[in-house]
Amino acid sequence: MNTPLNGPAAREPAIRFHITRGSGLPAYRQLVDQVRQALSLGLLAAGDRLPSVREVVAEVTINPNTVHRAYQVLEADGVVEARAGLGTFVTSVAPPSATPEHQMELQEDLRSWAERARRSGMSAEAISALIAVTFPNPAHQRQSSE
Amino acid sequence: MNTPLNGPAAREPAIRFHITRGSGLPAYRQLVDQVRQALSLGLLAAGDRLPSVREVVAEVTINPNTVHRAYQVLEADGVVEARAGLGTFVTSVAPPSATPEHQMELQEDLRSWAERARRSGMSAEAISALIAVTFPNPAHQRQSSE
Amino acid sequence: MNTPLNGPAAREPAIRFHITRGSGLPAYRQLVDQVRQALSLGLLAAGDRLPSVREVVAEVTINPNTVHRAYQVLEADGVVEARAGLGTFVTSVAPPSATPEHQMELQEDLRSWAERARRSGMSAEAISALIAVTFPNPAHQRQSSE
Amino acid sequence: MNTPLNGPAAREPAIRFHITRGSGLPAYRQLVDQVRQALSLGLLAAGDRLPSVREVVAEVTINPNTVHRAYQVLEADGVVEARAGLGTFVTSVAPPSATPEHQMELQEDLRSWAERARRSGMSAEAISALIAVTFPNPAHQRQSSE
DNA sequence: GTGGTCTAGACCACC
DNA sequence: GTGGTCTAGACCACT
Repeated sequence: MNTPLNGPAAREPAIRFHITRGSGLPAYRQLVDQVRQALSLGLLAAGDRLPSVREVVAEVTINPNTVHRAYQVLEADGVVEARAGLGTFVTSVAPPSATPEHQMELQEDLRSWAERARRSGMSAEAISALIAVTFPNPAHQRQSSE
Repeated sequence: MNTPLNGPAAREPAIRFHITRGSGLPAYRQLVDQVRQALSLGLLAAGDRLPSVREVVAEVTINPNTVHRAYQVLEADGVVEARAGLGTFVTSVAPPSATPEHQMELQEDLRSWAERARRSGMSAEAISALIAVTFPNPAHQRQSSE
Repeated sequence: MNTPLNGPAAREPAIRFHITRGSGLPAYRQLVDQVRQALSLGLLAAGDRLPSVREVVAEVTINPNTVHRAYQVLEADGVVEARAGLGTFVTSVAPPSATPEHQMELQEDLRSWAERARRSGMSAEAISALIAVTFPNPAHQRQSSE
Repeated sequence: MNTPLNGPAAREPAIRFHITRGSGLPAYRQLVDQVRQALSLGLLAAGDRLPSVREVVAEVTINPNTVHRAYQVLEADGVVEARAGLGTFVTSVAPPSATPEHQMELQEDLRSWAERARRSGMSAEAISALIAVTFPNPAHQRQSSE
C-alpha cells in the first residue's frame, strides 16, 4: 500500500498519465489502461488517490470530459470510487504480483534482451513487432467490465 | 521475394490477418499494423501479394470496406501498390533486420523471460504491463505518413 | 492566415467546393484538387479551417463519407490536420507564388487570350483541347503522397 | 482532311494515345477524351483511321479490353465507326475551328503567357490552378453521349 | 476475378 | 457541434 493518508489536496497523485496521440487508441481508453497497468504492477494500491480531473488536464492537454469519462469507466468496473469533494480513490485490491525488487530485475532483463536484439540488427520497429508476434493477445486488449 | 514461384492463384497469401475485437484499436489499423510488423520482421517482402480484400473478408469476418481502407492507408504510405484486376503488392523494401534464425532465438529468449516472470508470481496482465512500461512508445503507435 | 479574427463560428469557410458530376473524376478527388489548388494560389493558408464535413454536405449534396475521404487523403499528405470537435485545419505552408494582384492580372490576360481564340473560330471544346495539348501533364494529375 | 487513303495497314495512325496513371480519370475515358480533343482541334478528321487495339496496347501498356471499350463508347456516340477487318474510322465531321496556323499562334501565345506567369514566381501547380480557376467547367468534363 | 467509388445510416470519441 | 469507424450494398473500371 502506498501511504494512504487523509486531507483532500495534501499529497501528490500516485500516478501520472500520458497520452499518445498518434495511436488509434481513444484517449479515455489510454487513461483506463494506464490505471489498470499501474494496479497490476502494484504501483497503485487500494486507497490511493487518482489525480483530479483538473490535474490531469493540466498535465496532458485533454478535455476534462474525456478524463471524467475514463474515471467513470473505471468506477463502473469497480476499480475506483469517486468521493465527492475528495477525489477518486482506488478500491480494488491489486492482484498479487512479484516483489518490486523482482519486477525491477525482470525489467532490467527485458531491457538487456532488447539491447541484444538491437545489436543483432533489429530496428525498434522490428523489436516491437517481435514482441507483438510473441504475445498475440496482450491483456490490455480486453473489453471493459472485468 | 518470399515465394516467387507458381501461377497467379497457385500460392497462398504471404500474410494472414487476425482482428482482436475487444481492443480499442480500430480494425483497419490492426490490419495496417500487422502488415508493417510482418514487413519489419522480413515475413513480407517487396513483390509479395497481400491477400485480396475478398480473401481477407472470408478469413476474418470484416467488411470489405474496412479491409480496403487498411490497404489504402498502406498505399498512401508507399508500403503497397494496388493494381486493379491483379491485387495489392508490397513495394517497400524491408529494412535489414536480424536473420530469421536469430529472430527465432530472440523470440525463444523472450518467451523464457515471460515464463520466469510468471513463475515469480506475475499475472499475464502484469507481464503485459511491465512490457508496456519498459517500452513506452512502441513503433506501431505512430501516425501515418509525414 | 487569411481571416484571423472573430470567434469560432463567426467566420465563413475559407473555401467553397463545387463538384462536377459529369466529369470522370471521382468526387473526393475533385475536393482534394480544389484544396490543393486554393493552397497553391494562396487562397488558403496555414491555420485556415476547412468547412466541416457537414457544411460541405449541405453545400454540394454529397455523402459525408465522400467528403471525409477527401479530408483523409489531404491529412495523409500532410496538407491538413483534423481535430475532433474543432474541425479540419490547413497545416502546410503555401509555396510562394505571385502576388494576388499579379495573379489577377495574369488571369485577365488568360481570359483575353481565350476571347481571341474564340473570335478566331475556336469552340470552347477546342480551346480546352488546345490548353490540354499545351500543358500535357498538369499538376493535378499526380498521385497522392510518395 | 488528313490524307485518307485506302489499304488496311498501309499508313500510320492519325493519333497517338497516352495514359496518365496517376490521374483519377479512368483509362478508357482518357482515350475517349483524346480522340475528341484531336477532333475538335482538327488533328483528326472524318475518314481518319484510329490505331488498332493492338497498336494502342503496344504503345501504352493497357488491356485490350479497355481500348476496345473506349472505341465502343466513341462508336456509340457516333464519333467513329468500326469496319470489320479494316479498323476504326472517324465519321463525325470536325466542327469548324481556327486554321492550323492560327492555332499554332495561339498556342505560342499561351506558352509565353505561362512563361510570364512562371517568371513572376508561380509554380507549375499554381499555373495549373490558375487555369483551372479561370475555366471552371472545361469541355472535357461533359458526360458521354453528345 | 481484382481494386475503386459512392451512398446510406448507425454508433463512437472528443470539445 | 466536431471528426472517426464500421457495416451494407450497389455499381464501375481493369485484367
